[in-house]
Amino acid sequence: MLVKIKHDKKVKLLQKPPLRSSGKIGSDIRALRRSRNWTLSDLAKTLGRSVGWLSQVERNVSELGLDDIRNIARLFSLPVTFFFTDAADSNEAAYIVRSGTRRIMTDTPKGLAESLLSPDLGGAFEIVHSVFAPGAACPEPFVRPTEEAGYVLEGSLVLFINAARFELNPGDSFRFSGEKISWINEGAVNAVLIWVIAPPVY
Amino acid sequence: MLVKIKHDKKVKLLQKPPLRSSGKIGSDIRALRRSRNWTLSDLAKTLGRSVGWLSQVERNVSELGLDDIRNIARLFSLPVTFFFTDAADSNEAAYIVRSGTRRIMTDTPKGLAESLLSPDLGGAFEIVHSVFAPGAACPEPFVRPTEEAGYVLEGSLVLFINAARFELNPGDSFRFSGEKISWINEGAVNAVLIWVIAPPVY
DNA sequence: TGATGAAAAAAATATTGAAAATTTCATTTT
DNA sequence: AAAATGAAATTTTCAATATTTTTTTCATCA
Repeated sequence: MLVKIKHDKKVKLLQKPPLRSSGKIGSDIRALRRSRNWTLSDLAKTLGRSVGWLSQVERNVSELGLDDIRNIARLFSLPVTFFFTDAADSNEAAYIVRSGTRRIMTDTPKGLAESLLSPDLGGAFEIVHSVFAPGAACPEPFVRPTEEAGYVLEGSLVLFINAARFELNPGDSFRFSGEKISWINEGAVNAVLIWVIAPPVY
Repeated sequence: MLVKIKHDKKVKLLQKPPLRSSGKIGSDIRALRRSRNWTLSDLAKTLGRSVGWLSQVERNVSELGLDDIRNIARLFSLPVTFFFTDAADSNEAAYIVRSGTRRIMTDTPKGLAESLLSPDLGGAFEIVHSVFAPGAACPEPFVRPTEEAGYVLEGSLVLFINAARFELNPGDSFRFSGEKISWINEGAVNAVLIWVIAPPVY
């Protein structure tokens, strides 16, 4: 991208490496906001902040306080830890998520524990590692404006697609789009799945 | 969709259930053609057939012969078996792929065995089950106009992203987009991955 | 200094006309 | 009769432009 330079001041600013708010919280917020189809103005209003401020925050130009982070986490039903990573190698972190360092997406643990397999938010789809505890169930059927697919790693999950019942076992996979979905783990052990959602909903 | 009815003949035709060429080969062909950005005319020419004929075939309005199927399979580097499924429950087949009945995508087995985890072609992304034999390697680095992600189920795979080397082990995941990629299984056992590609390339 | 609010810039969203692709179907071929 | 063609009719796609919305920038305020 070419940048038109007008003043010396701006030059200095642009030459500085972007101050990464420990991982790029701003970019995460932008992706989360976009996944909800909210505008800067929508989110700023909710947070009781100005549009200009949010614009700078999302571009990692200015830091935000812990209070704001907490508000945002709550707003998107994410644990605050979601926004903090301790990646050793930053080039690796751009592409790889190691088994032990996934970002946990589950706010209040309750039967379903989800963690992110993609290195960051954004992109055409989202890949999630999901653990369904025994007895866990989706409270009520849902429909999402997404295309979703999954693969069973362990255990067994019962998936209802438009009221049809399918029992999925390790190695089984599925895909649906715009269907009415619900699920339950009727087994005695965790059901572990890989779940792909396009576009991301987080 | 509303259908304007003009003649009695047409009414009868429309009321008939669509004659499924054992699984919907036509739809597969359409998806394959589209994934290559070919027009009906492009493919028809290659097959030495008329555009009108291909249009009917792709819409499952008319059958095609085994010769044509063979040509098409070869054209897309797929085994002929790819186009035939023996799904018991047709509603299930629309959503679920059972562990044992995946469609095999590998034409000439050679280190990498891929099979389709999605119930059919088409959609925003493709999910593939990939088995990399010990020693198997990608001949030369490639770049694809896609966003791709993966998850390691078993074994170990070395992935090069823009010349950076990453050794991936079970539970590790990755994602890239527009990078220069190559890979090799340096281990002594199969490396088994789930691979997601958007949009599909087949 | 952190944040605001309004002007400037950029991006997304419609509109439209033309071109390309697809479908339909009467006719020809086998 | 069934299979396949080719051309007309229809639909879709694409590019160019105007409009509106969203985002960025930055002078100024608390």
